[in-house]
Amino acid sequence: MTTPRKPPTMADVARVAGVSPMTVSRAFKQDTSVSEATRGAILKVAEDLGYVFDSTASNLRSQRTNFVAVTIPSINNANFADTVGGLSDGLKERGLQILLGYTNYDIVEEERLIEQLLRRRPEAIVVTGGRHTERARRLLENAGIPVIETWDLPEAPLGHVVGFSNADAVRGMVDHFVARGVTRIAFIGGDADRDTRGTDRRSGFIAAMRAHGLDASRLIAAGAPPISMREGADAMGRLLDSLPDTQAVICVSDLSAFGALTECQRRGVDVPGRISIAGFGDYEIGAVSVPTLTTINPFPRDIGARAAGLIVDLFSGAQTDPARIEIEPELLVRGSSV
Amino acid sequence: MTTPRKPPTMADVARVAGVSPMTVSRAFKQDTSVSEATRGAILKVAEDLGYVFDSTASNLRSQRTNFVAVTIPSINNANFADTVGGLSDGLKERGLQILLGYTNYDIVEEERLIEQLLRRRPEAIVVTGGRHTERARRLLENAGIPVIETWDLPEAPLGHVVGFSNADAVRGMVDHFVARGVTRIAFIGGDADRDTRGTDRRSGFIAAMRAHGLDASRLIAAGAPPISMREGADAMGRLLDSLPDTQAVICVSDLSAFGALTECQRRGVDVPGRISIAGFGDYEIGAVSVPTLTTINPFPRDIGARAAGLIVDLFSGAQTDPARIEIEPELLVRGSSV
DNA sequence: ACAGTGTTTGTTATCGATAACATAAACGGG
DNA sequence: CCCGTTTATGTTATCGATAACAAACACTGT
Repeated sequence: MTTPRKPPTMADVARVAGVSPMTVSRAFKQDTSVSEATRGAILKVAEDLGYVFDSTASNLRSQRTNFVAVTIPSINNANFADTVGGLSDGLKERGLQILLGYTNYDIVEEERLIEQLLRRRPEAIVVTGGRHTERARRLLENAGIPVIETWDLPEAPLGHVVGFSNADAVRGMVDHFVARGVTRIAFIGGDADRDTRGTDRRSGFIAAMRAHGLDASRLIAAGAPPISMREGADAMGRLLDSLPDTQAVICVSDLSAFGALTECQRRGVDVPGRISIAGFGDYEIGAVSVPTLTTINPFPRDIGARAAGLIVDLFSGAQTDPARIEIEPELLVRGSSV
Repeated sequence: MTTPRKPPTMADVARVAGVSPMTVSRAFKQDTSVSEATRGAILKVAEDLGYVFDSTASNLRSQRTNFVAVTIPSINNANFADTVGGLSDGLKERGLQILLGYTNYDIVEEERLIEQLLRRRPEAIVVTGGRHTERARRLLENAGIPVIETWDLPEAPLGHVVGFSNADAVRGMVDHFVARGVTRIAFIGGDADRDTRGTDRRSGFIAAMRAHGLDASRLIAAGAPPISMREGADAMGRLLDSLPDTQAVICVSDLSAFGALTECQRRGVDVPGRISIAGFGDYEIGAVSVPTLTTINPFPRDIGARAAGLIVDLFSGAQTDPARIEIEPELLVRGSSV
C-alpha cells in the first residue's frame, strides 16, 4: 500500500528543476519574465510531480483571491442562472472565479451569506436587489471592494448598479393593455414581501392602474415567493372563480403565467379569447407554449455581462466613479394576449 | 474624505480587547475554551472595529478550506440545480461551502475546471458523471481528497458514487410501453456524445428495443446537447413528417418532451390519442402541462443530499470504504402516454 | 570598449491566522 | 489544605507562495 505522501509544493518543484522557488512562481504566472525554455522545463517537472498550484498561499501573500462573490435569490431560476452565466463568462478571461451563494429570497439569510462570502476576501461582490439589512449594508460598505447591485435600481445604491425598474416594466405592460381597451386587469404574485422584485412589480401594477383611473384591487396572492407553475395555476383558478369578468392577468413571472395558462386550458377557458395572460422574464417556456406568452425580457444575461464588464473596467482603472447602468426591458407581445 | 485604511486584523482586535491574538482566534471558533465573558467582549470589539474574519490566512495555516468543489454540466438546469441545493443544504450545517463550476457538457472543459478548483484546495470534490479525460482522472486521483461521481454508475469509479443507471431507467420506460402493446417507439435526443447521460439514455433505449426484438432505428437527433424545448419541438416536427406511424416517443428530457408536445398541439396531433410522449427528469413543467408528462424522476435533490451525507460521514470517520449509493429512479406514468 | 538598457534569475521577509506547546488560574475531593 | 484535574489564556513557529529588492547577464549603439 502506498503511503499518503504530502503533496508537493513549489519548493519541491524548484529543487527538482534546479531553480529557485521564485522562478517556479513566475513560471506559473502570465506575462512574467521567465525564459520560455525555463518555463517549459519547470511546467514539465510540475506535471511529473503531480504538483497543483496552491491558491490558498498565493491568496494570502498577494492579498488577491481572484474571487468575485455573487449572491442570487435562488440557484433554481433560469433568469438568475443567465445572469450568473453572463458574469462568469465575462470574468473568466481575466482569471476571475465566481463564488456563488443563494439567499432564498430572504435578506436576513443574505446578511449571513454576505458575511460568509466576505471572509473569503473576494475582490468584488455582486448582489441581487437593492434591499438589505442594516448590518449587510455596513458590511458591504466597509469591505473596501466594488459592490454592484443588480436587477433593481435602488434609490440609495451602495456603489454600482446594473439593473432596471421592475415597477416601470410592469407599468409598460399595463399601458399596453389599456391602449388596447383592456381595463379589468388582475395581478398574480407572491403573498409576502420577501421577493422585493416581485413586490416592486406589484407596486408598479397598482400605480399604473391608478394612473389610468382603473381598479387596482384584483390582486391574487399565490403563496410564498418564488411562486411556482402550480401556484400560478391555483391562483388562476381562484381568479376565475371570484372575478370571472377579468379581461387580462399579469403574472409575476413566466412560470406562474404558464401555470395560469394551463388552468385555463383545463377549464376550457380560451386564451386570449376570453382572458389575456402575461408573464415576466422571457423564460424559454413562453416562447414555446401554445399559445406563446406575452412577457417582458429584462435581458438577464446582459445584466451579468455588463456587471462583469464593469468589474473588469474597475480593475483596469478605466472606470472610477460609481456606475449606474440601466437596462431597458423589452415588452414582447405574443399569442397569450389580444 | 476618508483615507481608505487597511482593514483590521485579528491582532488589532486582540490589542483593543486586551487579549492575545490566539484568544481572539479561539473566540471566533466553536467549541473552544474561551470564557463566555471574554468571547462576548472580543466579538463586540470585532464588530465595532468592523473586523471580518480572514479565511485566506486561516486556510493556509490550518490546511483546511471548508470548500467542497462541485462541477455540473450547466448552471441553467433545474435537475442539477436541485442536486446542488441538496448538497448545499447538507453541507451548510458542517460549515462547508460549495465552490461551484460548470463544464458546458464538455469533458475537456471539465478538466480545466477541475484543475482550477483543486488549486483552491477543496476538502472534497463532487463531479457530475463518470467520464473524464485521462488527465482529469489523474488530477482527481492524486488530489488526496474524497471524490464523488454522481448522476451515473461508472464501471471504474474514481472513488465514491451516488447515482443511477440512465440506461436502465430508459429501459424501464420502454418495457412499460411494450407491456401496453406500443411497439413503434422513437427517441429524441442530442446529436453529439458530449452529454454522456443523454448518450446513455439513448443506448438504453436501443438496447431495450432490441431486447424486445423491436426496431430501434427511430432516433431523432435534435442538436447539440443540452437540447431545448424549441429543439424538442423541431425534432417532433421531423418525426411526424418522416415516421408518421410512430406510436410513442421518449425524449431525453422533460424540456424537449414539452417542446415535442407543443408541436403536436400546433399540428392538431392528439396526445396521447395518436402519439404518446415521455420525458426524463420530472421537471415541474411535466406535472403542470396539459396533458401532464410521463417521465422518470431520478431524485436529483436526493443525489445531492446523499453526497453531502457521505462527505459528512467521511469527515467524521463514520465511513471509510468507497461508497456506491444507488438511487432508484421512479417511473411516473401521466397524461401524455396511454 | 563601455555606459546604458532590458532580460532573466535569486534572496529575504512577509501576508494573517492557528497548531502545538506551555502555563497560570480555578476547582474539587479526601 | 494540598495535589490532581480541568479550564482559560499566552508564546512561538509555521502554512506556501510572492512582493520588493538586488544582482548577474546579454545586447545595443557610439
